[in-house]
Amino acid sequence: MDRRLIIILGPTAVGKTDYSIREALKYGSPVISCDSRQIYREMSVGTAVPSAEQLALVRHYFIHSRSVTEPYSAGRYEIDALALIERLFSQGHETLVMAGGSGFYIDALCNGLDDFPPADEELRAVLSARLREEGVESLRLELKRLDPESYASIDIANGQRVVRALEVCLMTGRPFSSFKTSPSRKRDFSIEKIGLFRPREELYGRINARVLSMMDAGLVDEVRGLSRYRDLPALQTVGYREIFRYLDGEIPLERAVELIQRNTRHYAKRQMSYWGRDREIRWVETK
RNA sequence: GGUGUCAUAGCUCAGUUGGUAGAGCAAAGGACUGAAAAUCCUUGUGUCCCUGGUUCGAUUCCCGGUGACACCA
Repeated sequence: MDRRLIIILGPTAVGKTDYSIREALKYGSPVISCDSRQIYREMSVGTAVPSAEQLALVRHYFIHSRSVTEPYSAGRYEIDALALIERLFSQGHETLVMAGGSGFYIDALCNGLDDFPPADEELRAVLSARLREEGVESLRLELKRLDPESYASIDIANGQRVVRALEVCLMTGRPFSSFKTSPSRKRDFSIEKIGLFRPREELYGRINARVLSMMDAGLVDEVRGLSRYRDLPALQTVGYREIFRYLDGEIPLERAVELIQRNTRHYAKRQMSYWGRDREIRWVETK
């Protein structure tokens, strides 16, 4: 029996939701969401989750399934999604549909992450504070001492990466680089990646329009209600950060809207860049 | 109609005592192994409004034109 996972990916606002629902109906599959923000139940307007009608049409997994207060990650997603996929296959599905824009999560699912230990929240907080106060340089030097190989291979200008590598070294007493050894894992189902794309101008037009409709749908109220969570990783999200700045009185609302539109365009560009060299993706222009 | 000011990157502008130009924003390209809608790196794209003059050389100085703005009629 051929078990197959179809993954529908593409930049934000390209039309993944509609496309994935059509595919799911075609195969009698649910939609397995692969989206690092739609997974949070406190966030809806700003993350463009599927509408109630769409959710009623096809069963969706991983939408609104976690709280912003629980730390979530690509590694966690790999475990959760793999377990779900196994269960659905064992229930008789032959073809499953996955859809989402989080490239790193998709990679974690398809290839698996190496056996790095998950983040240690406390240690990470300490290192992040040091990053803020002392700058990357100090952390970088420490990494150079503990793990010269990582120092030479990771992006040492990227504070987040340096913190992560150092975190693993300090937690385990082993160099970060020593965990980066396993070959990518084999999955016992075939994977088919479909990448949706549109001409850039058209995509940007859709992004700009969608931001305006989020405003109409009450983005400001949603963000206001999440104020107490604003420092959590989940809230470091396009659409939320800019509205927090508006609520702080730092920028006018029109400026916040412009910034959300621009930052969403930048995000879409980063997504395209992420998938740029993945030869497994079959690109399809959405109409 | 007259006088004056201005005209340089997609936008706002700086600058060149004459040797074909650079900032901010916007934009483009890229990286990515448990924060990934995060984080980080790289890149200046140009008939310097147009015609003519002076000059070895004009985006720069001069004449004229066009356009915008201001003031005076």
